[in-house]
Amino acid sequence: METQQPVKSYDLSAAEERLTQMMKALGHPARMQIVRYLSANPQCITGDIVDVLPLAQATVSQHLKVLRDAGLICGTVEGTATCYCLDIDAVAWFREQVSSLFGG
Amino acid sequence: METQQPVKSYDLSAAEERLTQMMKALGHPARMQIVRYLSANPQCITGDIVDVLPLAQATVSQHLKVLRDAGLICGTVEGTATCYCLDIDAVAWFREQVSSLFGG
DNA sequence: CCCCTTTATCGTAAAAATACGATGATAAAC
DNA sequence: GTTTATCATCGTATTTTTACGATAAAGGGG
Repeated sequence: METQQPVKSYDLSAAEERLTQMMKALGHPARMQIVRYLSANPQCITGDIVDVLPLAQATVSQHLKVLRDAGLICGTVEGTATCYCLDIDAVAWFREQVSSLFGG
Repeated sequence: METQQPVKSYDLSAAEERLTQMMKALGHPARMQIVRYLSANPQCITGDIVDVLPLAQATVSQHLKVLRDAGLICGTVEGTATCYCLDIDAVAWFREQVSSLFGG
């Protein structure tokens, strides 16, 4: 008995799928600005990010979740606040993948 | 008289906006597969790409347009077909940007 | 000229992403 | 215990993306 494949498979490796998810996460101006801000301001709080973005708090929180799900950032609860920072390992992995992408 | 700014500006530089558009273009499995295929098979035709993707021809053509608009690929008409290839300058630029991204 | 091949575009239906106010949840301050 | 501060999640409206069939456009082949 063969294992059933999904009807529409894009035939990407696990690494490629993860890379695609990261690309998608970074493919929105708000999230690009968030990672740029986190790069310049390591260890900052949700409210700080809300202050620099022209978006409501709920929307920023949603964008942060997308970046978290992509593994690009991690947030640790600090009392009543949440401290966010770039996941340096994930960022390093992302850069490596891009370097080797397109036959690099 | 001040120049009117858009109501919601994400305060990204032109380069960052271009980078974001490229990320978005690569943030879909079909398009990631297309660039991977083009990387392995330079100079191929639309039909070749249609053959390797689980999508209709119209949909693939649409995805190709997204990659063209992002500047990642370029297509030249060859008789009744269109020959696609990666834009190596754009790809190089993309890699450089990612290398220096996140304080690289 | 009439087909055939190849591809882009159009129109549109369905799905996903985006944005916001309202609400809840948790911890600190008083 | 009450209040305040901070943040995530819920519900939902709007917009965008995705996908497909149908159609048009354009270059050979007969």
